Amino acid sequence: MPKSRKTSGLKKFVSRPLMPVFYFHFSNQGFPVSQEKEGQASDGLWVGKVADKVLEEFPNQELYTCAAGISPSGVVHFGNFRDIATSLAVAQELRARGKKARLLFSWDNYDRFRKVPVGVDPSFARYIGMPLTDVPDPEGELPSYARRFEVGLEKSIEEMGIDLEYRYQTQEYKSGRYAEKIAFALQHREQAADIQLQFKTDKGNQEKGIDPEEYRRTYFPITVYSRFSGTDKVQVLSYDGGTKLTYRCLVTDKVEQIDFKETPVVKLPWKLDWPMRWGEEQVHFEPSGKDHMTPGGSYDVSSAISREMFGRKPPVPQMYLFVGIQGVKGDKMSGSKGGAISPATLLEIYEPSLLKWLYMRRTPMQSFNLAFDTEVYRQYDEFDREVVAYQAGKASPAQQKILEFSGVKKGEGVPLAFKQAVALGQITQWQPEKLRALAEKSGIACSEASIKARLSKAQTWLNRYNPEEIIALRTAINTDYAATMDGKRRDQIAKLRVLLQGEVTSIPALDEHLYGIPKDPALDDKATKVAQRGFFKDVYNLLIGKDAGPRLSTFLWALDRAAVLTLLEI
RNA sequence: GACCUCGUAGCUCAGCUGGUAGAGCAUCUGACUUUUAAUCAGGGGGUCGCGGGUUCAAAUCCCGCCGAGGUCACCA
Repeated sequence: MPKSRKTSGLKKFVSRPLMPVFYFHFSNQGFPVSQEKEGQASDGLWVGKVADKVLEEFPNQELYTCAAGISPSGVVHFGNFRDIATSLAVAQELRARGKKARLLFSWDNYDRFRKVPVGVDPSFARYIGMPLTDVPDPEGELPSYARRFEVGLEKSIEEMGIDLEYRYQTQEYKSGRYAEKIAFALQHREQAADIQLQFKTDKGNQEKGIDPEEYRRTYFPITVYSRFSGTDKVQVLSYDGGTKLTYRCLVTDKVEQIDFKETPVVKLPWKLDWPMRWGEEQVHFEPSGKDHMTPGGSYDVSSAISREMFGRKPPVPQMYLFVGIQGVKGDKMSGSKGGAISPATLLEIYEPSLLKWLYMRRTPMQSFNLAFDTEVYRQYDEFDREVVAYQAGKASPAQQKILEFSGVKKGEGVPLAFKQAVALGQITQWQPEKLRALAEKSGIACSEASIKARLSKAQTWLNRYNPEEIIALRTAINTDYAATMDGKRRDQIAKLRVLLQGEVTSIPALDEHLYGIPKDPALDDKATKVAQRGFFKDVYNLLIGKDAGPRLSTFLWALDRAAVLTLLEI
């Protein structure tokens, strides 16, 4: 998998003769490394290999930092969440190996507001160029635009029980924490320019009209937010070699000198900001989307800057592909587009552990689809099968690991199948107690917790995204269908009415009677089956206008008896 | 222009450093005195995108091509 990753120089650090020492050291601490290694190989999970790599690049750290970060420029969508999920898996793996690991999450909210997303008042265009934390909340409630979108994700993260250590970049920058690093970058601005030039193509330079000499002379590796306009539309005029610089605000044409140690309106651009923070936070692992990981992209540039300027090895990277979505019309993935699907939206349909499981079970290099259509049945079913195997102690090591990373615990019992939650939820008016009673009556074994958890998700799934799947009792007798029925079949319906008018003691008893109605001594087994099938089809058509439906005994037992009897009056 | 991922059963995908093609769902058959959006057992189904190469041996490694999706070369 880590095929053609650029490892220029990196390999040299991890000299082979060190390996035995490495092993010895660990076994001294009571970690049977060699055995554990074999174990990892057998479970074959991507996360084990990544952790191997992290431990190889950064052996013997007190604390391992797995990072993730998102710029709150709009709704944080389900694609962004892969950043967190991937880092989470690696942190968990490191912990499983007895290491201390933290999951650091940076809100890049000191980034500039770049464009107004669909769904936000177009007049917000006047804030373009300002830091996201200085743009007001479109809904006028929260302190800032950034906060609006941070809150949504943070709530979902909490719901999923993920323990993140948050960093808010505006706060960090304003605290002056980075002032020295900014000065350092400015002092080495030619070097920063050179490194970036290495990654630019001649053709690109020609097209953009970049002259390397000119670029090197005028490049300042900073963004300044003008104190006059609040935006980054600024030209840096001079730098004193310390912490003072002079800039011209291009909006107001005013010029001033500031000491950015006292007036923190200066930010490093992404390709310096990123490696600077790797050092500041001692990051050992950070995944990123392919936009960063493409050769010559920001990871390459940032790595070079990290090594050559800041003198630190870059963290182990892991590229991930984007997540797809199906079953929802006009799919809009990008956070800067309207109608973006956030983890919060997903959590209305997926339970937290299932969602985490979907993100972590496959290698990040593989794209997968989230679904709002009947595909979720399959996902829930597959998940449940593994959970059941896990509860029984029969899950494979790989399955077990991912389930545990996802937060599944032993002794939670068998979950209610999502399909059943949808079917039975409808006939119990989505009431957990009613469903539990129904499940008990008809012999469905499932945990009470799962009923509670899944019923509301099933309801949302059905009503909001799959209304065509709704089973609704007809409001009037299906005379059209009844007209197609012969006397014998009508007779069966009449028998059913009699049955339902009497006392129904239990679902299995009702079941037996139902199968008994179409039985005829003159028919052999095969023919009986056909007759029974036909009978059920008739009942479904009369009640809900479809050829099939929920298991009939359960269905009839739960439905409003009077309404059913009316519909069967043909 | 460069690069990345993917292409294996009808569908969703496993197949890690090469050793006789796998799972789930779907389908079919059968069983439980019935199977309907709930059970169990069994069966069928693949020239592993195409063409070369390396090898005793290739889904797996190498080269080329085709197809699908995506990223960078502005900014983050």
